[in-house]
Amino acid sequence: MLGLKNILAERGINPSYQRLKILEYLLNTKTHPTVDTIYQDILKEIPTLSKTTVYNTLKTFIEKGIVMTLLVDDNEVRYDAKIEFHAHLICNTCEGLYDVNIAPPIKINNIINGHEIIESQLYLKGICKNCLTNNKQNI
Amino acid sequence: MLGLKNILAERGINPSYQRLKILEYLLNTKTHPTVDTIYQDILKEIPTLSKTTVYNTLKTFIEKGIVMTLLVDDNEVRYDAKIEFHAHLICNTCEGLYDVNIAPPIKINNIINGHEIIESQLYLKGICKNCLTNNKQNI
DNA sequence: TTCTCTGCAAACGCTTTGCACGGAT
DNA sequence: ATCCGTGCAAAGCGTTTGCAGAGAA
Repeated sequence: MLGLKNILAERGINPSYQRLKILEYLLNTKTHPTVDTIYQDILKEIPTLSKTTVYNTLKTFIEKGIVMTLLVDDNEVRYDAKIEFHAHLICNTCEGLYDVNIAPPIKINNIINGHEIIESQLYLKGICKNCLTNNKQNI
Repeated sequence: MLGLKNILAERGINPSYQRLKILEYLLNTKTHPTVDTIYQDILKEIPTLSKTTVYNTLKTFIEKGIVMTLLVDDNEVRYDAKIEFHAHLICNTCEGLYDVNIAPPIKINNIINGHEIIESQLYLKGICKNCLTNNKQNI
């Protein structure tokens, strides 16, 4: 838990129990959870947890740059701890959200068309590996 | 208006008056309008227009691939008529949404990491041209 | 004490749903 | 007569806000 406290301390965030648990959860969870998923899962460890606290904490983390929002088509917001650049694939068939490891298409701090780029997110839509395989089997 | 009717006919959409007006508006509007902006603007031409119709129409257009949704950070949904690939820059300072013309980072129909890519969207965050200029002037 | 964080409850606002009317074929 | 599109009204639901109590410094 020391590493977690450092992450928060570096950004000037007080390391409350709830914040540490939420950060730990985000770092360990690769499935791009929704607010409700985060809430339901951590509720098992902190039965008094309020969804408001999850919202508050996520808002703080985003402001401080620890976490980023992912925006899936049907207007569903998901969260991802910022580690390193990867694209996000939304599968048209199973509606799953997958990480795709490719090089960032745009370098940060670059100037493009006169605009300064600080961050980039690449969203891909298509058919995921699993659905492709299942389709072939059905034919 | 003939071209508009053809666009709808090609996708099997009946060319109702409302649908034609909404399509025309989307094709002429480069500012990535929200549902409410679309509704308010077209209301001037069609005073009886209902926001439900705007929602219905956009849903149809998205299903048929004429229009795509853009997802801005604060969970605000905006719409863009599909013309050709361009990235979207969200300015951290003025919160504006700008088009940036760059080459698509991923070719469609490619297989990447086993997934088939059908469509890609690149979101950039940074500081737009205007805000950069204004900042320099203030120093 | 003072300041911050948490969490309950209510409010809010965007979107969806149900349904009836009207127009077109 | 049937089908489809429109639009009003109400419901739904994720998120935000207000506020009081708990806890840390």
